Amino acid sequence: MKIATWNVNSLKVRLPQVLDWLAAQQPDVLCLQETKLTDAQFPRAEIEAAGYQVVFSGQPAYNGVAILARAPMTELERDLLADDPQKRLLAATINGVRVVNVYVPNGQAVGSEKYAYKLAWLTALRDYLADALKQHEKLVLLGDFNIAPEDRDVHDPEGLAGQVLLSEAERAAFRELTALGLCDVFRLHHQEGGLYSWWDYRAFMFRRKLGIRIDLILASPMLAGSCSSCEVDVAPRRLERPSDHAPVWAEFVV
DNA sequence: ATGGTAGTTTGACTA
Repeated sequence: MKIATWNVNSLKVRLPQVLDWLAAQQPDVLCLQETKLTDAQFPRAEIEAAGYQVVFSGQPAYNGVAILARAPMTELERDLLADDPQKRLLAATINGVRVVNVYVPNGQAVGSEKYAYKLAWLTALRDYLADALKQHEKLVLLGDFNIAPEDRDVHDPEGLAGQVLLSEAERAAFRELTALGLCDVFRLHHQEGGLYSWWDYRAFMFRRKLGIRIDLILASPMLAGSCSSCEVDVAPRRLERPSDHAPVWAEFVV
């Protein structure tokens, strides 16, 4: 089972690239973040024509998540916090695997209101997963975490130390997820630094190879044990009008 | 120290 995540930064703009990527990579599941579309605007027909079923949770202009899958999706769940208009979580069960797609808040700057919202959201996510892991032995939590777990995930850990995406409180929140038994499967297969999933559009950061690894695939113990590979596909980041994120995928032998 | 770009949308905002 090949499961992928991609922050597309507007599905309206990136739909042709997504359809090309599905055809080239043939994932069983693709989780999207930052679709930036209302449910009424969602391009369901185009995705179904490509051979995928799709569920989505969106709002105007910001956020928005979707799951594309070759097999049927059941037990749909959306929204982590009650009465929150920000659409950032979508979960479904696919072939016995619980798939939890997240777009973690960016947090803007340490100490800001958005940063406090991010930490509160991550606390709610931990509680949500503690419960979900009791119900689902095979679970994958993936998406844009907006957290660089370790210094080797950052091009300039000294220069960016303590800033948003790297701050100790964010990393502590991430470790609370791994403490539940979730494993960052990319690190089962790659130990070196210099491997990133996001590059700022500004200052030629991609061509200068200056990025951060914030798009992650975490798996429950039973699933992590069957992870045969995990890769960042940088090819879409080289295209005209790219997303600022590259897709990340993992293969599980289930 | 700041601003650099891109996407929402047409003035800021978010990232």
